[in-house]
Amino acid sequence: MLKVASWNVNSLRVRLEHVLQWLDAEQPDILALQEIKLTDENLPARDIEAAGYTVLSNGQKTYNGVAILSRGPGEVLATGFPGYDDPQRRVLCAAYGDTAVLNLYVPNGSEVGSDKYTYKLQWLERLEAYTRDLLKDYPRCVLVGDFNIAPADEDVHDPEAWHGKVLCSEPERAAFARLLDTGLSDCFRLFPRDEKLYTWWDYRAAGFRRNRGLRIDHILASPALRDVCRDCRIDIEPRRLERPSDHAPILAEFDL
DNA sequence: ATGGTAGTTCAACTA
Repeated sequence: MLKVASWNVNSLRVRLEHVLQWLDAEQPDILALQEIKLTDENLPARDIEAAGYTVLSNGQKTYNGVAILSRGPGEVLATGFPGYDDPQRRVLCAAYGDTAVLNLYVPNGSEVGSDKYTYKLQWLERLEAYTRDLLKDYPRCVLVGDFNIAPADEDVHDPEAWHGKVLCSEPERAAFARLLDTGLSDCFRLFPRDEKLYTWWDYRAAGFRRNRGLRIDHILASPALRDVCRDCRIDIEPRRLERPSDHAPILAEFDL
């Protein structure tokens, strides 16, 4: 069994205890983290190792930064997209045996029509191209992370209020659909749901208390992994903790 | 077209 998880922790320094607690409870093989907001030198490597994990990272001070914690050793394949020079540390691709894990912190986009929104759409084009190449080399492949896209209205607490807004706009959803067109499956949607479930709730206006959320964190699996995906769920418990991240972890299990 | 909160860093930016 391969258990893969993803969590935007919004500062690993602040959330370290939550992460260690969660690793102990869930024991995933892989935990991809986004928005660690730490440089590689400042990672709490000893705490992570004491928990029984090794870490690969593409860190950055103040903003962004991604890392992958794993039970077994991995090998870095990429820390960005080939030919796309980007000072923002949002990508970490690593191989664990014959399985590739692509950890992503997709740009937020700020506001439809803004420079940041243009950057987001361009970034997503690069991601699609890189994903096509990766799938050729690694039939067993997962894309995980904070995609900052709610793929459909069923992923949004109030679709009317969010209609056309950043995270939900048609161009973003089209980019997400093109990513799935490379052959990937949204693991969460492999299983029927009777209620809307979310991975992110705005800190403002009591978003979590009122369950005003969006499903913007995803685990996308290549055909070989999708065929053996036996579960995918969102764990909202860490969002209830004192001083939580604004995101909840998502995890998937594969029969391998 | 603004506010609400949080993290980093210390006035402002990002989300």
